[in-house]
Amino acid sequence: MKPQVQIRMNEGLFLRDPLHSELGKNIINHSIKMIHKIGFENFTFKKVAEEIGTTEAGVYRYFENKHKLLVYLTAWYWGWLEFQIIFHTNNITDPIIKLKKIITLLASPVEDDELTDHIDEKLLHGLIISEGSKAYLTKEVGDDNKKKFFKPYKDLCAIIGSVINECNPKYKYPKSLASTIIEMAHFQHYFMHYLPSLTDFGKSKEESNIIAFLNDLVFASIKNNK
Amino acid sequence: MKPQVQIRMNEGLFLRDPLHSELGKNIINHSIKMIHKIGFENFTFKKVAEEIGTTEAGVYRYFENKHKLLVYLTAWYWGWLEFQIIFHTNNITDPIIKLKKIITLLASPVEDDELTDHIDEKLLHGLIISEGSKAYLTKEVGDDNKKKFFKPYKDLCAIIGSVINECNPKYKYPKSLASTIIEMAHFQHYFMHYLPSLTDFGKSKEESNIIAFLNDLVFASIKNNK
DNA sequence: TTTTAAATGATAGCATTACTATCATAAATA
DNA sequence: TATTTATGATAGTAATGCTATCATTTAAAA
Repeated sequence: MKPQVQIRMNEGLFLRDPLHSELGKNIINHSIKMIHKIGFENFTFKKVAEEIGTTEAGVYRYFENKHKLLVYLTAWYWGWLEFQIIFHTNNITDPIIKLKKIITLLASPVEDDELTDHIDEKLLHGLIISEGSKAYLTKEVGDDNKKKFFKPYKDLCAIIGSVINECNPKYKYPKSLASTIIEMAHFQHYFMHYLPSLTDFGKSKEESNIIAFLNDLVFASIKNNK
Repeated sequence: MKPQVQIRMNEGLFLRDPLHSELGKNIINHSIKMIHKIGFENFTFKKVAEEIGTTEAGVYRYFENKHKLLVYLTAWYWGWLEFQIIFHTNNITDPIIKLKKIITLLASPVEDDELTDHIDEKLLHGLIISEGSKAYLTKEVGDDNKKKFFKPYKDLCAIIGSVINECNPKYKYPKSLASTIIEMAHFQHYFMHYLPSLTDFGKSKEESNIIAFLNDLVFASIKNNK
């Protein structure tokens, strides 16, 4: 039995804690698989219920609707990524090396994390790339924000922003640069695969190019305002 | 009667050309208004039909489904923006000034364009900011791309990429930087309004800050690799 | 160990969504 | 004037997005 890490989740995101029961974990796992496979628009509670061998009503007991489930998954992902970043940059003092590591963690293909049994991070990463923005690109963004549903995302952004600030306290846009890094780590990945002419990496399709691009972008900007 | 500009549209996007009839124009106009107001997820053909005073079937004669309509609106927007950029940078020879103008055009609040009677660009701009990415963040992205539905977006990106290339032919990521500018012009705007802690402009909420940020980002990167 | 509570399964139902089809009529075109 | 073509009116159907009820199984408290 390996040590397990759990991400603390906002209780407003679920009706019943999915990680406290087998059925709940099944819902999470199969939802990730299914959304990844057929896309969020085509995903329904009925379909995932059938896949699991429970009923639609069974899924509704855990999540109010599929939007909440998506927000849950994104929140979990950002929380997990924050943990990954803190874990992997813990011993690094130089903020520049730290920021480079963060960029690598953001843009690298994710390996399944042994510390969390219940979630396939690799699949989840793919899901967040193509569906993640839909969590906040809704009319409910204000309400959801009030309920702190996006706190993990904002926390992550704040952490990255503070590392940028450490690199160069005079740089004027640490938070916007941080959100740019996060979004572009994902969007460039998506573009590279599905709309390659929007990137310079269409042929190789390798994440290392995105990391190089982001490093170039970020450190040129930070240095520039010294 | 002022001269009118029309954006050439991919015929695969509609069943019947909406700009060739009053009903069609009504569908476009009221769809923009309604999606802007209630969000794409809550928008239905039935609702917009009732608003216009036609029937659901009437709207379906113009567009296959609401996804196609969204792709149509985004394609129109990018086509229109390309025209704006070509129009407003026509006489500029210095690529640096040109690129600055492009960034300003991308990130500024849009004024309603007198050259197009039939579409409210200001509303459409707001719609594209919050719903635009949903046009390509779907499982159909590959099919839609094959049908050239995203050509206007890609063309715009190519134009900006070539201006970046003119500024510094040695810069390695002109296309990725171009798509970054385009996406961030919109995302930073969205964040500034709805998730302000993801930006450095939460208090003022002024687009000029986004323009300054993007200029800083872009020209630092371009200069850096000279 | 009993008793009680909590979670699940099974089934039903209902309003809305996302369409497709048909037929009559009005408007535009040949 | 004949004939396409576009619109209006109405119906219908499968899927979606839920809510509700009741029996049963499982787990926790007494």
